[in-house]
Amino acid sequence: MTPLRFQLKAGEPIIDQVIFAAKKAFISGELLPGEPFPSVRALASDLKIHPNTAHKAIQYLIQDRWLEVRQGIGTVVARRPEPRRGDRKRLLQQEVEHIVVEAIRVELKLPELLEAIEEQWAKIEKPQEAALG
Amino acid sequence: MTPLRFQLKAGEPIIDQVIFAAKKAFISGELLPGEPFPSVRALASDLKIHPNTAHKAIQYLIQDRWLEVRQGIGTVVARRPEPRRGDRKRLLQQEVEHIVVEAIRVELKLPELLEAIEEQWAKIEKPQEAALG
DNA sequence: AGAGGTGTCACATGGATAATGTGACAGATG
DNA sequence: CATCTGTCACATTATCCATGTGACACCTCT
Repeated sequence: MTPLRFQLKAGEPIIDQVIFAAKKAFISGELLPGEPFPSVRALASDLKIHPNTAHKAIQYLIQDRWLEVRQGIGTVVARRPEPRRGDRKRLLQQEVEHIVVEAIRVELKLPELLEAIEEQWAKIEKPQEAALG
Repeated sequence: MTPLRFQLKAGEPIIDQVIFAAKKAFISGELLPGEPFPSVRALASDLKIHPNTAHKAIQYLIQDRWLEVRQGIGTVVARRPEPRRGDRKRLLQQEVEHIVVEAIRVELKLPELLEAIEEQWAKIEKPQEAALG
């Protein structure tokens, strides 16, 4: 069984969905450092995608330092990678600007957006603390 | 001169950048309902992009009900369009989840993210009130 | 009526990316 | 040695992005 459990949606690239699901699993503590990550072929089989697609997703996660390779063994979850220079700035500027524009577009109020973020944050952070504790 | 003033960045589709810049201008009050929107050819010329690309962006904004067509005349800014069913839900779930994951990824703290959003919100909303008043 | 602006449409090309298909190789484990 | 692992090198198909080119109907102004 795959530690990655999610539904593939049409319209968004499979590889992006896999990468995001993995990041979410790392951050929420579903996959802890040292634990094995599904192999290329296992991931492809479980999600019913092509091994090459699975391989590319795993390659991305390795480049992003979420995973480490044990040659001939497989990949394991690494310690949470340090953010690269510029990552924080890009998030705080472009992504925040984007979500604010979209929120105003759908006639959301500021408190509603803030509350939604707090909720989501708690939902993701709490399981991690439980897993670490 | 184009009421849309922004720098095209490499790496992101031009059409997406144009659409976002337009949305931001509408929401911030830089472009008010009734005002003319740049023509396909003027927009293409000013931004130094292909007329077809400009046309596609404008088509999207029309479908999204940001713009209205005056046949033979041009397009004008419409009243802020009502959000479609599902827009709010998608933002509150997927987009919020995405930005929260990315924020934790770059080791941001919750208050920092919330503050950045409040700042950005004020930056976009305030000019609009001034323009309307 | 004519010129020149507007949106619109129908083709086309080249390039990049996504996803799949197929086959092969080296390293580690049992 | 069999079987798992990651890795690599090709390939095809489809989609999207951006551009190129030409044309048409509508409206306004002179």
